[in-house]
Amino acid sequence: MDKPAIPGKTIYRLSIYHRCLRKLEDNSIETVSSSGLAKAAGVNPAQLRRDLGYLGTFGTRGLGYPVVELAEAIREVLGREHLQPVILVGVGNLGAALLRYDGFKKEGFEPLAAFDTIPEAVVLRGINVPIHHVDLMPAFIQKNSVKLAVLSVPAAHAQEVTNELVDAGIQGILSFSPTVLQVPETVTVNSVDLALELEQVSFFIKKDGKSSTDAKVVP
Amino acid sequence: MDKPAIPGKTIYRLSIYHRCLRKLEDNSIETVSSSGLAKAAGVNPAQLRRDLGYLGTFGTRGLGYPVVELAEAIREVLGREHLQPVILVGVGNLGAALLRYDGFKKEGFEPLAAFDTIPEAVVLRGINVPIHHVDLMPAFIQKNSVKLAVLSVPAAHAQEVTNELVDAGIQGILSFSPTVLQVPETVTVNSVDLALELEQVSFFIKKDGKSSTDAKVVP
DNA sequence: GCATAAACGATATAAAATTATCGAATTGGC
DNA sequence: GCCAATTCGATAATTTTATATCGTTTATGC
Repeated sequence: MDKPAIPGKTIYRLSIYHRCLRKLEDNSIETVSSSGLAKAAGVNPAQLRRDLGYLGTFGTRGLGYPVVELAEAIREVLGREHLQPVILVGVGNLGAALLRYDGFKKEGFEPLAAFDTIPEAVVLRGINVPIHHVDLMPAFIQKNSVKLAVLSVPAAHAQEVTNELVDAGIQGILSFSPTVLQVPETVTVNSVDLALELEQVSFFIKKDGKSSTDAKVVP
Repeated sequence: MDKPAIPGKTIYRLSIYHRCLRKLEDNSIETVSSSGLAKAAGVNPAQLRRDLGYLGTFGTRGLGYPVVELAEAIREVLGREHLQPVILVGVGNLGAALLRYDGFKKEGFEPLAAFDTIPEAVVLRGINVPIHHVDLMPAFIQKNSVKLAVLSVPAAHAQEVTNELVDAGIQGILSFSPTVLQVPETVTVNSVDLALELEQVSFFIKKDGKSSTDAKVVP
């Protein structure tokens, strides 16, 4: 019963490796070395080997890793073979763009439905996902056993909607609201705060510029 | 010359603290304890105190931290007083939504201009940012000394556009392309991969479900 | 004023994550 | 078949990050 216990950060990187591997597959490359894949993924080769070590023993010394086999192994661990159905809540600017975003579809996520307080106001251009009123959300979640939700409502309502989602049985939320959501620890929240991400980049630029308080920073 | 050297992760959390502090300001709360602020920010109180320690000595024992003063100190360190101008490249679904996204504006970022290969195809509904052809981008960057760019072009062109940005003098990129960008180390890249973030949440759900290979995972 | 409770700040501890190193295994050329 | 070059996998060392503990300081009530 003592499996390796994969660190969360490794899970994250496995997703990245998987992306890179698929690109190699497309180019009909059969094997790849740890240094080659590491460079493509932007990580240290030793770290890559360690990460892959959690999956078992795949590499061949002197040669590298078999691309197809490794990609499948990662898919298996990430559970991509049987993907979760997902709903989206809050079809404003960002929400509508996310519904249209083909990156989700490419990775096998396709929203079952979307919800909004004013569903009739949503411009349907290019969206073929049904948009319902949020009042119908809890019933929908339960009926379809949805566990995964994308949250793109205004920050002021984020916590409130989150509570509804959790009560209805949602177990994972990808939130775009610039707020820290309070949830029971059985629920996973991943928060993408766009302005904050931009602020981070902005910060690391000024190092060289004429900054007044140039605090030293380690990456 | 040996200032504290603030860790990158601390910088990130400082942004979060700042958000929470502003909310307290709005509610006219004058002081906050480390445990109170930590809870709001979703971190450990000890960690918060350590993070704030990098800013100097602000707290008063027995009382807590002065909200306004602390918020200002963070703004100072984050360099929010003199924000970078920013451009956006790739006005597709996501790019257009980002142009409209008021979260950026709220944090003081407002794109100077946007660029696309087919600027005339962009629907301007609600956007009052000038949209130019990418061919004009390098000149614009140099003329306006832009250092910061948001990248929302298709993955296939991301690296190519990145090269142009870097050559033109961009020093920080917030990328939404699901690709690892190769840049010189003088350039900061922050990559937000939407599908990958969703995949992460999805992974952590299945723990309890009937997963075939339920690998143990530590957060 | 003094005692008590609250809460910071510093130090110490622990945990986690990254990177370096090195031996062993395998391939491929000759 | 042997040798050289390659590269994995494991271990060790390092660095980073997070948490716990504790003394000290400050405010507040009596």
